[in-house]
Amino acid sequence: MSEHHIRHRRGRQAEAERNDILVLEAAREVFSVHGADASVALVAKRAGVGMGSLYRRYGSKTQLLQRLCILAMEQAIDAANAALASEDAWTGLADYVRTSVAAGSGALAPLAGTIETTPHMWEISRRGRELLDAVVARAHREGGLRPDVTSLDIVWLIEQFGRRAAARPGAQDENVRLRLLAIALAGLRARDAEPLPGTPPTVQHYEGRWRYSGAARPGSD
Amino acid sequence: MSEHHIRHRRGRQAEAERNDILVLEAAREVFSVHGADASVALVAKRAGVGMGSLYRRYGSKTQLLQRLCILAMEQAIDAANAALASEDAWTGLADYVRTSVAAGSGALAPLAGTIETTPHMWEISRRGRELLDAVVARAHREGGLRPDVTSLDIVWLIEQFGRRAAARPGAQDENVRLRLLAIALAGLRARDAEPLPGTPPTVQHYEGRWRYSGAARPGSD
DNA sequence: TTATAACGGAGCGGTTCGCTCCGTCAGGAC
DNA sequence: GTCCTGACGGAGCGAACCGCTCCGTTATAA
Repeated sequence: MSEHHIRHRRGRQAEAERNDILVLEAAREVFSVHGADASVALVAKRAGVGMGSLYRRYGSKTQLLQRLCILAMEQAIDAANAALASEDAWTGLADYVRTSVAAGSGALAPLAGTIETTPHMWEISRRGRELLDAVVARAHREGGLRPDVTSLDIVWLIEQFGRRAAARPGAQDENVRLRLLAIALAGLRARDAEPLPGTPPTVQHYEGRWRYSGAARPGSD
Repeated sequence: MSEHHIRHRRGRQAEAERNDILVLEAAREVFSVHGADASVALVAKRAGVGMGSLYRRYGSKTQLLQRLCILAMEQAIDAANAALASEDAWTGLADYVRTSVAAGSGALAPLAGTIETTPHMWEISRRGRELLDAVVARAHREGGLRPDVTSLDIVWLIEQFGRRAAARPGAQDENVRLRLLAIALAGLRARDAEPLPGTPPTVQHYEGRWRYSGAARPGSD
C-alpha cells in the first residue's frame, strides 16, 4: 500500500514517465546545440533510451519538435508572468531575458521553417508575445529601458544569444555567454547611446519565418 | 551553353582567376550561413561553377575551408590595423567589430573542430589576436571601453553575432542584426553598469577549440 | 510459471554527402 | 579553316547517415 520509492511505485509505468522527461530534456539539449538537423538517434542516445521508446511516445521527429517548441514557449510565458510580478521593472525584464536564454527558448526559434506550425502553436506564440509586450512596456515606463528598443528586438536578442556553440569539456562557454549577455543587457539601458540604426522589426517579418500548415494564419489578414 | 562567360580578357586564364574569386565568395557566403556542414555542391552552384572547376583548385573540402579561414583572419588583421590607424580609439574598435561581423570572420570561427589546423593558420591567428589586443588596450586607455571587457570577450562577441540565420527574402534579418550589434556596442562602454559576471575568458579555452593536426601547438609548451 | 508490454537497438530503404571521371567545347598555333 | 590542348560543367560513384520500423529481450504482474 505505502509508496516506498517513486522509482518502483508502479514498475514500468514509472519508467515510462521518467523516460518521457529524459527524452524531452535530451531533445532540448541536442536541438538547441545542433539545430533541427540533429538526428533522432542522438537524442535517444543522450537520453539513454532506445529508438523504440522514443518513437512510441512521439510518432515522428516533427511531433517531437513541435512538443519541444510548445514547451519552450510555455516556459517563456511563465518567465513573462514572473517578470510582470517582479518588483523592479528592469530586473524583471533582465531576468526574463536571462531565463529565456538559459532555457534555450531562443535556440528553438530557428526551428521555424523546418516544422509545420499548428494553430495551437500560433496561439501560444501570440500569447507569449502579448505578455512580453507588457513586460517591455513596463520596462520602458519605469525600468530605464532605452525607448528605441522594441519587444521584437528583445525576441531576436534572446534568439541570437540562445544559439549555442557545440559544448566542449569545461563549462567556459557558458561563462563567456553570460558575460556577453551582461554586456548586451547593459546596452539595453544605455542612456547616452546613439539611436538604434535601421527600422524596428515588424511582426510580419517575425511571423513570416514560420511555415504554417493550414490555409491561413489565424487572425492575420 | 554557358552565358556566364563575361569577358575574354586573356582567355581561359582570366576565367580561371574569375572563377577563383567566385568560388571563394560563394564559399564564404554559404559556409557562414549554413555552417561547415553545407555541401560543396551548393558552393559550386552558388558560384556558377562546376564541381570540376572547384576541385581542380582545392583538392578537398577541408582545403577550401582552410583557405577561407585564412582569408577571414587576414581580413581581421587588416581591420585591426585600420582600427589602430583610426583617429578615435572607440570608433576604431567599433568599426573593427562591425567589419568583422559583416565579413563573417566570426561566422567562420565555429569551423574550429571541423577542420585541421595548420601551423600557418596558428601563426595568422596569433598575429590577429596580438593586433586586437592593441586595439582593445587603446580603447581601454582612451576610448571609453569599460575596463572589465577583455579582447577575448570581443572575439566571442564577434563570433556570436556572426552566426547568421538562414537568409530569407527581404533583408530584414540584416537590419535586426545591426540593431542588436548597436545595443551590444553601447553595452561595451556603459559606465554605470555592474561588473561583468564570471571570469575573463582564457586564451587556453579559446585555442582549445581548434583541432591541431601536428604533434603540439607551436610555442605552447 | 505464463502472459504481457515496454524496453534497446539492429537494420531497412532512401537521401545526401564528398569526390571522381568524362564528354564537351572554347582558345591558340599553324 | 584544322587540330591540339586543357579547363569546363555535371552525371554518377560508393559511403555515410537519415528517419523510422520491427523484433528479440527483459522486467513485472498474476
